[in-house]
Formats: sequence, structure tokens, C-alpha cells
Amino acid sequence: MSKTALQTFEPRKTPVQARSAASVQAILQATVQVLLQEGKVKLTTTRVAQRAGVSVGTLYQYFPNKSALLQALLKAHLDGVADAMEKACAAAHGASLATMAELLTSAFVDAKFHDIEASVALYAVSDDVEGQRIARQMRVRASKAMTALFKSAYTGGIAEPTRVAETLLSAMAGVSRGMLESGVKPGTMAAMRRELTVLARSYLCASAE
Amino acid sequence: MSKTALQTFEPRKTPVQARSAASVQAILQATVQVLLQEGKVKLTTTRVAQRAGVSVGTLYQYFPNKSALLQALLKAHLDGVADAMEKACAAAHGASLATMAELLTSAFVDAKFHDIEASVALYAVSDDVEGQRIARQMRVRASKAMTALFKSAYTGGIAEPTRVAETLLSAMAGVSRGMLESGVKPGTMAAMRRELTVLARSYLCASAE
DNA sequence: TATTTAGATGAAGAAAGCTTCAGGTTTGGA
DNA sequence: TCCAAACCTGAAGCTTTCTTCATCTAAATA
Repeated sequence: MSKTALQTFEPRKTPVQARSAASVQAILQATVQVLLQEGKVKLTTTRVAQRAGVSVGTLYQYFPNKSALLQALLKAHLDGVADAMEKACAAAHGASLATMAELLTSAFVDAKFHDIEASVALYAVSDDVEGQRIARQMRVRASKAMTALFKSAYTGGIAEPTRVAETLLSAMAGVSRGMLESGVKPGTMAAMRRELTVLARSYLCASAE
Repeated sequence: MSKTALQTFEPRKTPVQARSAASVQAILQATVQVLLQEGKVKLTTTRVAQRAGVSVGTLYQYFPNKSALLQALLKAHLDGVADAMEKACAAAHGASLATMAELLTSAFVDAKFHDIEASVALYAVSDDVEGQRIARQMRVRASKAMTALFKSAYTGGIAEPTRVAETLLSAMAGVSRGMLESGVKPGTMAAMRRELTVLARSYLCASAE
């Protein structure tokens, strides 16, 4: 086994006492804060530790390296989104396309805007090579579930369910991103939700044979 | 004036001989290549210069710093997209919503996929703080033009042209990104073009009063 | 209470990158 | 041909960051 190629990203130690669990939480939150306020280029392990109120050594006790810290954060976030989408697909099984559109957009928006700060901050992380891999996994999970859902459609089936699923998912992701990156205002958010529903519904219905 | 705050991003020197113009071109292309093959974290000025076949010193003769190099690349790319969108809006003025949908998606896809390598590579750049600023400027230009276009719609006007413009633009961006980041295959591209047109047309028509 | 285990600390080693600049080469005009 | 301007070079200074580890403190356990 090559020495350099093998790089573990597993946590070095799992917290067993309450004290250390708090440290880990503080570190994760601090990472989001630093990402938002300083940007990814200025994110250093020392700075994160400082803001979390712990020492660098503590950080390295739970995360083997800086990259693992960022990946853990991104994975947790995207897993949440994928979970939400799968749940929504299960709930919408057999419904009409219009209902599917509503449930899917609701689930996506809720999941993505649940922790707005993290969502915004993590865009900076998702473009690293490893970040892209994680994002892709999430897309695969979601679009698989959506494809299966479309096949179960109550009225007029969709000719190319996979393609439609991927397109719709990307579109929702794009619209959310556009909004998150240009600053979310409470009022605008409700409007976006509506637009996204309109978009999803009209696209799905247009895709039905 | 603060010493640190003032940072110029203007080129240090403008090429006047053919030799230097070639160097600049080589550097820009090399940047894309390094970005694609090594990723942004491993992109160093030395590596870029090496791949371009020049020395670091030469690089710094035309770009005041690493950030300026990346920004120049991103700006050129996004300016191209914004130009294309404005042109398409001018061409579609007064047409039907369906025609608008087709012209807008065509323009966007053509511009974005004109230089696929650069498009893919530059996603990694667009998430830096300065990159986001540049991306925002492009979005503003495009959505302004689109808003004006929608107001000129031949049949049934759109109630909230600005919101619809921003939503559609983000959706197109999202779908393109999804495709570019998961690897473009020639066949799939034509399909995506169709899906995007369907999406745009159905969304625009659904948004008409 | 004594002992062991978990957790925390932060100075410092090591590595890497950005940027400069003094000096060399090429080009184009006079 | 000769000179000035444009262009190129790359070793090295300076800074920054990651990561380790010997040492200390707190908690749990017997």
C-alpha cells in the first residue's frame, strides 16, 4: 500500500463523554461560521479551533485533517437533503403529477433552507474534488428515488423518467442556489417556493405523454 | 489609503509583441488545464507557469497575483454568456413565449457549452468570494435583459417578470451545471437541450396570466 | 482516595506557496 | 549594426498553514 495514497478520513476518536461531544459540535458550528465570515480560502484549522473555543489539538483529535472536517460537514448536510427527498418520494407514491411536483419541491426547499447558514457556507466546499463526489452521491440517491416515483405516476406516465428526474433535481438545485447566494429575505422565500412549484408542475405535466 | 486594502487586479503590463500575447494565452489555457486535472487546491502559480511553458516571473508580469488570474478567466467566460443572453433577448423581442423559451435556452446552452473545459473548470473558481461577485454581475445583466423581454411578450404577459426571469435563469444554470459536473456525453447533450426547452416553455406559459 | 482513562493544550517542526527582483535574452526600429 | 524597450528567467525570501506530540487537567472507576 502506498504511503501517501492511503489517507484516512475517519474520525480519529469518537466522543464518549459529554464534554467532548460538545467540543465536536462547537467545531462543526465554528467551521460554518468561519466559512461564512472569512471564506474558504481563509479557513484555517487554527481559526476554526479558536472560534470554537478549543485548541487546534482538540480539533485534530476528532478530525484527521482539515479536509475531513469539511467533508463531514458537507456529507451531513447533503445526506439530510437526500433523506428528505426519499421520504417525499415514498409519500407521493402513486399520486398525480401535480401532487408530486408539490411534495417534491416542498421537501427540497424545506431540507435546503432548514439551516440556511450551512447551506450557503457549504457551496464553497462542494466544489472541491471530494466535495463533488459527495454531491454526486446525493444526486444519485435523489434521482433514483424520483425516477421510481415517476414510474408510479397516477396519470399519464413520463416517457423518460430518469432524464426528467435529473433535470428537475438540477433545476431545483439551481434555483435554490441562486436564491441562497444572492441573500435570502423571508418574503422572497415564500415567493420562490411558489415559483419552484409552478416550474415543477408545469414541467412534469409537459413531460407526460 | 490602507496599504493592505488596496490591491490592484489590473494587468501589470499589456502585451504589445506577439511573443508576449502568446504567453498570456498559454497561461490562461494552462490555468484551465491545471484546474481540470489537479483541482483548485493544487493550482499553484508555479504549476500553471510550468504547464504553460513559461516561468513564474512571466506569469506575474501579466497578472498581479494568483487571484487576478482566476478572476480574469471567470470574467471572460461569464461575460460571454451574458453577451449571448442579451443578444438572444434582443432577437426574441416581441415574440411569443414559446419562441422566447426556445431562443433563450439555445443561447444559454450554446454559450455555456462552447468551451466545455473552461465551463467545468470554472465552477471551482466561482465559489470564491470574488468569484461570486462576478457571477452575480452576470446574473444581473442577464435577468435584466430577460425581464425586459418578458414585458414585451406578444401573447399574455407575465405577472412578475423579474421573478420569473431570475427563476428561469437559475434553473437553466442548475441544469447545465448538473450535466457539466457529471460529465457531458455528446448524445446526452442534445437530450438536455430538449428537456431544457420543454422546461422553459412550460414554465413561461404557466406563468402567463 | 488512588488509579486509570478521556480529553485538552499550544509551541514548534516541516512543508508549501506566493511573489519579487536582479540579471539575462529577444525584438524592432534608427 | 547598434540601442532601447520589451520580454523572460528562476532562485530565494517571506509568510502562512497543517499537523504532531509531550504534557497537563478532568472525569470515571475501583
